Amino acid sequence: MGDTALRLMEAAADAFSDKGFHATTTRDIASRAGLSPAGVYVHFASKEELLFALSERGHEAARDMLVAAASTAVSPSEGLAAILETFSRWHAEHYRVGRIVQYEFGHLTPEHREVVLRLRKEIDGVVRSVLDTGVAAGEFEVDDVQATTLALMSMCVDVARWYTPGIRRTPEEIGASNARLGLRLVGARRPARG
Amino acid sequence: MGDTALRLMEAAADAFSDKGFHATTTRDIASRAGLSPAGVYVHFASKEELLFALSERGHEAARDMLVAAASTAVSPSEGLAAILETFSRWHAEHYRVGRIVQYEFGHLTPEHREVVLRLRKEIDGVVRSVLDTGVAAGEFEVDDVQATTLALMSMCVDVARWYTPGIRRTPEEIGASNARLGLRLVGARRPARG
DNA sequence: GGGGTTAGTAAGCGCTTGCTTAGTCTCTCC
DNA sequence: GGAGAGACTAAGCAAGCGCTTACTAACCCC
Repeated sequence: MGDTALRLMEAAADAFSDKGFHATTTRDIASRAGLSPAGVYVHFASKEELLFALSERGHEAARDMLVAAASTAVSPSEGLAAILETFSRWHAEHYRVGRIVQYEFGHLTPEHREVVLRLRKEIDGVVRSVLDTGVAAGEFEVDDVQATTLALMSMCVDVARWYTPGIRRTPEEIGASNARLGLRLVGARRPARG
Repeated sequence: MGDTALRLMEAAADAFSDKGFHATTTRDIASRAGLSPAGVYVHFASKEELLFALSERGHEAARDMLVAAASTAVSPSEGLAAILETFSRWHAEHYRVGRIVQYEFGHLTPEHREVVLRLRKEIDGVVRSVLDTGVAAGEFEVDDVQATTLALMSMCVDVARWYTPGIRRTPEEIGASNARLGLRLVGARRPARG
């Protein structure tokens, strides 16, 4: 991935999160990246390919962070706290990509949508398996693992919707707060650390 | 509001939630409502006015339901449960309008955005005041009321993002489940009913 | 029964859109 | 030193866009 292609992706991320995929023109993306309108097509076959590149890389980055967070924990409580903290903070820090990923999903081609859905299932699986482990260990008290997973993910993902830089809480504080709230939600018996 | 105008709003709700505001053409809305392309402009001055009508009415309906739910409860726990149940169920039942309201907000004119923001503050206020009351009564244990309000609302609002008819749980079940999870989140000391 | 309002249409205007084409410039490799 | 490849642009095409115009048909009230 060359330098200009990355610049185009940054420009597209700004524009898409600002006005949405469809309201963004290829001319706008090009000029934000300092290129002529035709310059986009040297690096991407279409506007949708640009959206897909953003969406795929965004999901991969989020997944990799979650896997790393989960793997360093020594207990389910610690693992869940790390996951919620990481995922919430990521959605605050990368709220622009987060919005694109969530709100513009429907503008991907069916083939690209499937690729993204596979990544989403991986992310979902990371959260769910920590819950399963915690329930099996008697550390969590959860009636419906699927419903609880969804509620926890909602808390994290929705951060991208309302977060704006300069808000009262920093991304770190949001992460810490959501981790604490999430542990309560699953009825964690022990604190995550200590 | 005449019959044809309501049909146009239904058509626009379908189209906007399907493809997004900008990707929807006025010709599409018109033909879904059984009108010629120009027929839209007899009832609405612009495509954006149609979006605003949908957005305003959606917010008002949600607010009225929440106020009604909160007012019938005799304790903060019961009130919070009713609010979470109602709000979650509404976002499942009206997931199309819910998505439009959340995702297409940025396509409103600045004036219309302000009207909608006022409605959102009212909705936020309903939830927050139940939390405040519950904390003051010693029934809830909440560190940061604003952060907790946001997390609870995320749980409810995000339902519109992932809900599809025919999913495992019905809107009623989603409402009941989210109410239960929400009570845990605020550390409710007593059950909501009984 | 005729003036005025309301709901609707056929046709199309002016503009913007995503993307293509044909060509220039620069760098590399032998 | 020239052939070839890659990055980029100026110009523009075909299609589609939101919305307007000029008009007709139906209805209401006095």
